[in-house]
Amino acid sequence: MTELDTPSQILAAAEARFSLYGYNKTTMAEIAGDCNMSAANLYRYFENKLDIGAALANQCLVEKEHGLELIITDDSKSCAEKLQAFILYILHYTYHHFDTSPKISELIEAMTDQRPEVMQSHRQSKLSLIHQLLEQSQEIGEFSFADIDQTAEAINTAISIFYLPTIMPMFTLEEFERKADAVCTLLLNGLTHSG
Amino acid sequence: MTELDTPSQILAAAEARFSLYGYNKTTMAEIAGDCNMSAANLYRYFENKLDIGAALANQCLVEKEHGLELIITDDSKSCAEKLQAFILYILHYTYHHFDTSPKISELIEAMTDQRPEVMQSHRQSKLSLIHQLLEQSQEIGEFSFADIDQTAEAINTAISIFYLPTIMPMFTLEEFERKADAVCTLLLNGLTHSG
DNA sequence: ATACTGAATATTTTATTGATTATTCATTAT
DNA sequence: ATAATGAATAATCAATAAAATATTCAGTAT
Repeated sequence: MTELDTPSQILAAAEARFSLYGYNKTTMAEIAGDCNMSAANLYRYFENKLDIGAALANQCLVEKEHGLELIITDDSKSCAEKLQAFILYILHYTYHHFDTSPKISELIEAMTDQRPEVMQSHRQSKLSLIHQLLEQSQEIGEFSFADIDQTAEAINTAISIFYLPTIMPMFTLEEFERKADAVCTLLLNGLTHSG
Repeated sequence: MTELDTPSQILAAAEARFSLYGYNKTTMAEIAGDCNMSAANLYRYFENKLDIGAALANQCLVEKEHGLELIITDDSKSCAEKLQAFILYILHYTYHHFDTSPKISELIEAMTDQRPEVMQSHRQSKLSLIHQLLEQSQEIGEFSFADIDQTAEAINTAISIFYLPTIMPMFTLEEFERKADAVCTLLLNGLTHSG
């Protein structure tokens, strides 16, 4: 067990509190208490509470991106399979978080309206993963399309409801899965030459 | 200028108030006052305020559906053109309403969380218009697809961000238009035989 | 009977206050 | 200098009271 520097210690304490009691209900004093320091001292390392949240949210989103990256770089899958897995991963991640860990959703929600850049950057990462997939498909000639940037944006847009936590209460997971499947089929139809 | 029956008179007064001051800030007493009757009398014609709102929201959504129907039944357009016009109409409608008439958005918002059936039925109407378009395309052989229901659902899902008022603040109209265009191109790619 | 009303009640909003919490800062410890 | 603190201030939240509003109903007018 390696020593943690102060910022990491703070983040660890905050993460524990946030995931147990939620972002809004944990106080700076509590985080500081867990680190055996005063609340004032937290401000030496983070500008404010929101920044602590942003650091953690970012960490969480980076993990998600990593999961998606594994799919994109999994050489045992065809590009079509990758796209499908990609979409389902996003859907399940969003749904699961909303459904079973409302505490993390609370953090994401706070970021969505108080730190939109964080979410924006994640959206950007997803876009670039899709772009990567399209590049691969070009190399092996699996998909065909005119404009790679436009196509990546189209896919990203078409699947965007699957990463909006707000939408999750509108349908059951099964309904979403059917929708995801339908969209995926149609997208692949557009990407795959039937020539 | 033809005479209005009492329910229509009430709806007209309510519509004027709602679009000028918003759903939440207009009172039953005010609506009644505009109709020269007591608030109590409104309840002879509508169960409650929400029902008045629902009637108007419905009217508004039906108008929108009518606009969409005109596009779908416009014989001067190819199915591809119809799909594009359909998507752009929805986008502009949603964006415009959110942007320039927040009062109506307020009504829609109230319906979304207190009368979800109203919105659900509108979603259904859009789905069936898409279905209709797909049928047409089948007849003239413009598009080709395996499962019409699945395809209609896929299209409806892929374009769904364009009718979510909540999403509108996230991008400018120009950005949305680019996205709509990209999605449309990709969908058409999937629907049109390149044979 | 049908259309309506005023007054009574129930529900929802709004305003006010007090308490909690975030943030700053002057100061202390190492 | 760097790390930390306690106490002061500012911003936010929660509880409550007050006011406004929705809804009901017993009763009046036609």
